[in-house]
Amino acid sequence: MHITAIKGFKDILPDETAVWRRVETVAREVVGRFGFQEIRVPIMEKTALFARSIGETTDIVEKEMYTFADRNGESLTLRPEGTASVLRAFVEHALHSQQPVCKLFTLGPMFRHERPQKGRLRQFHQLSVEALGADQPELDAELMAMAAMVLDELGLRASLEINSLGCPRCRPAFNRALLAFLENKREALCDDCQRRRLKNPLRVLDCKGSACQAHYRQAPSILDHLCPDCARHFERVRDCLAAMAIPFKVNHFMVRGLDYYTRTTFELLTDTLGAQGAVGAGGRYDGLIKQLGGPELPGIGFALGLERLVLMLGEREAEPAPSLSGLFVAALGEQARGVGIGLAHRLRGQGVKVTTDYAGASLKSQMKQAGRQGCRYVLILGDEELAKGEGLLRDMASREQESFPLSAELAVLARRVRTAGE
RNA sequence: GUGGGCGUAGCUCAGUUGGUCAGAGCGUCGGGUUGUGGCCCCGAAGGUCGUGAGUUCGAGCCUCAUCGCUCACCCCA
Repeated sequence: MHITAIKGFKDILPDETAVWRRVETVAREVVGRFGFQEIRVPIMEKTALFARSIGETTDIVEKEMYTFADRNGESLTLRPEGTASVLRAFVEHALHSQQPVCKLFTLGPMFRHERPQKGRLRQFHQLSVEALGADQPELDAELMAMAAMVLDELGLRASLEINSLGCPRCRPAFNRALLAFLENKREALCDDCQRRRLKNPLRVLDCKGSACQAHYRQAPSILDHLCPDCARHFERVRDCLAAMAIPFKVNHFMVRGLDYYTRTTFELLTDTLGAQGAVGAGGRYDGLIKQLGGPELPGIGFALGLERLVLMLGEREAEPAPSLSGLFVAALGEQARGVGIGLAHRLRGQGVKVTTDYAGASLKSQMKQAGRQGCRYVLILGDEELAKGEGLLRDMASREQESFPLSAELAVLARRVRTAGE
């Protein structure tokens, strides 16, 4: 075993796929309940799409993208998030012309070249949800409620924090106020904040350093600088959340790592994932569709981190073993195996799960395999049985066995195996 | 990119100040039952102790390098 998986890329082994399926199933079901339709988009796009939408100066674009030159020299990138691709498809296929609000979700792998740690991989999976074409605050609240409902139906808890980042009308004033505030604190700030101050002042507020945090306590709040429209929008969002009895906390320090956000942003946080607090996050991006060459339509979306959900789920008790099901054909000898493989094939054709041994193992060994596989029945085919045109059908749960004529209607056996364990 | 921790059997891990130290449990395979699973009993296979140098009479253990994993910083789902 010399070749291993790429750093930060993980195999999801058979033991784990059941949990994953559960997460995916619940996610699809809940989101569908809110009227979202699935869209599947490529995992690779032209690099410019991400650079333009996520923001040239974000960490993601600056240093975390898997970018390659295609054979013809074109720069391609493995998607670091889902929104850009979905919006590209939305614009490309003019989906806005089909209905007033286009509600889409997609589910799949994303790629970011970061240093892996708990709850953070280079290939990770997200449920990405977008609602395009409406700017009503009710929609914002509903999306948060939907994210919370996915968690809830998985039996998980997370706290909701919300903020408003304003719009192109009110943001500049806040930026000026913030810069002015930072100007006379300049000496006291950490190196990172020095950098952020010049690059993207908003991000300063997100600093985890306690020294910086102390200073920012007096920093101007974006919420005090919202224009009337944004302020009204945000207030309505809060009212709607209250109406749905969704608990939330306003965190005016919350800043997102992608440049395209406007107005409402939110995060679903947990303290059970090590340093990775966010299981889900999103926000409104009202200028983005136009920026990508589409119509001037508002939009809002969020993503849930699937491995983070799986991780949270894994911290609780494992699910009980599934009940016995299916049939194992235990054939003894070459002739019997020939009969067995034919039988197995016909039974599978009737919807029965059938497994068998290929190595000519002893009956004992085959019984063991059947037991390990959780088979409900074993059909034993040996010389004695074959001579009589029968098989010996053993019920692994009751340990009772009876001879079963091979000439009988297979449907009878199929039905019996299929309904066992239900 | 920066820092900490860890690399011994397929898995989880013991290995005392360097001197039978190559081990246990689980798993796998076989036997106990010449054709009957789970439980139990017995046995077996399986490891260049991540890799490479060095120190030493002697290194799983010490030193250095290197690779990998992991956690954290940064950032994010």
